Amino acid sequence: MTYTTFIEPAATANSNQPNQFEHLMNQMGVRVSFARDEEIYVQEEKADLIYRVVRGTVRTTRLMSDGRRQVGDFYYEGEIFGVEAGDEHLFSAEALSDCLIQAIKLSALRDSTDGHLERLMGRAANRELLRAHEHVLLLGRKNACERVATFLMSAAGRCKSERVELPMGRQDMADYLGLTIETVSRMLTQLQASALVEFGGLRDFRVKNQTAMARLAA
Amino acid sequence: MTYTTFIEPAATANSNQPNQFEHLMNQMGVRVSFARDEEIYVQEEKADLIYRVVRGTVRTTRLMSDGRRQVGDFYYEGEIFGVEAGDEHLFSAEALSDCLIQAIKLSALRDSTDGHLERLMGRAANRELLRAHEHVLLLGRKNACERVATFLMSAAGRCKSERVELPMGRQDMADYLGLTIETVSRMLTQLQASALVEFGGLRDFRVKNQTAMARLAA
DNA sequence: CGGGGCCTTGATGCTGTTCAAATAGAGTGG
DNA sequence: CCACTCTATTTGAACAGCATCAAGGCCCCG
Repeated sequence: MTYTTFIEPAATANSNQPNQFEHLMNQMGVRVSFARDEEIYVQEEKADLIYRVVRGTVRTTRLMSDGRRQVGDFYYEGEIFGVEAGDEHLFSAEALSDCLIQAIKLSALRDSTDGHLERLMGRAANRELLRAHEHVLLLGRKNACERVATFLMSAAGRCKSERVELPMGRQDMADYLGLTIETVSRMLTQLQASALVEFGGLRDFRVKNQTAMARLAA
Repeated sequence: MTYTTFIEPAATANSNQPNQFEHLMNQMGVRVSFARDEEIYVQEEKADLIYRVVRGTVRTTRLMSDGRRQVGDFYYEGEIFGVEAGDEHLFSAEALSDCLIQAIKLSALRDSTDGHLERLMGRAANRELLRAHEHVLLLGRKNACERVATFLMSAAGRCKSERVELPMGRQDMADYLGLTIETVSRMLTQLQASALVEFGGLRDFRVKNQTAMARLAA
């Protein structure tokens, strides 16, 4: 883990999140960069910080004692993560690619923002909850093809351009979708064969049949 | 839906939740009773209330357009639900048995509790998040037997007595666990055959081998 | 040009689903 | 309290979908 800058003024004006929060984080946060696959925090660590992705992508993962892995979610530029905690983190967070992360101490925020903090944290927690519930539906009641389609559509939704870039590898997708890497691969080939999507490279695709994809993603 | 009492003082001193919240709800809440299978709120309804179970049990469910159903969670006496909302409810809530529910308008709370509310709501949201994440792990990476065992252990955890009462039927369990009713039934028979649990009636059991069950539930 | 990760593809098997039927419980009226 | 009915649950047999195991191909990079 490499410290780059402390209390650096914001360079990006990304507004996926409430500006108020962003402002606070820029004022009081610490910017830290992480290399690919570095851990930002680990499962069962005490949770005293919350984080915002400035550049790069982050995944949260949870490991069972026998090695089975579940990916909790992926966080893109501008998104906030690390809120999932009761007292200690249930998940670990890792840099998917080289990342710049802004972190802020909860206790610091709490002292200096009388009330605003709770509202903002509440909103962040709510967003998390929404995503978790979508995830539950996906894992509980969708088949392999629908899961992969849902995943692609959600990735596409975060991109304004037609060409969508996937920041994660197949294993990460599989562990998010509750499938194996082979099944994910097969479904991707199948979706492509049916001309619903088209892959440029391994990690870059385009939705060809919006309607059909949306239907699959339900 | 039958209105029973408005602003009735609390009869139960159940303290699964912060007392402060309970106190507020008792002061300002409305008590409403629901018959078995009645809807408390429905998917996509605007979310302006939060709820607390006074007596009975509640399930939240989500329906896909083609009828597949996912149960979000079960809420027992003293627990708070209805927090899962962004703006409108993602789930419906239904009375599993005849229920007494205390409801309170968020806007009312907000005006009269300057700041406390946000903290309390945040805590409730966090609990929800924790449960959702456990649910994700269960659905994503556990097999049928482990899912059922996890479920039974969690039910057992809410009971102080050795004898555990299940307030829901097999279909609800199945829809929570992402399985079919037949698989749930088979796993129950199997767990019983291996002498890990013992069923008295259909909805009442006892954990016979704590260690083995805990291992399965991971 | 060669090595090492990823990713894809193929063959086979297991786990959980589906469909069908039997059984057990719960509720109702005699 | 018992007989009857209706529903919930269990059980069985066949099937399907996804996992597993094992190669093979591709791509990045030295």
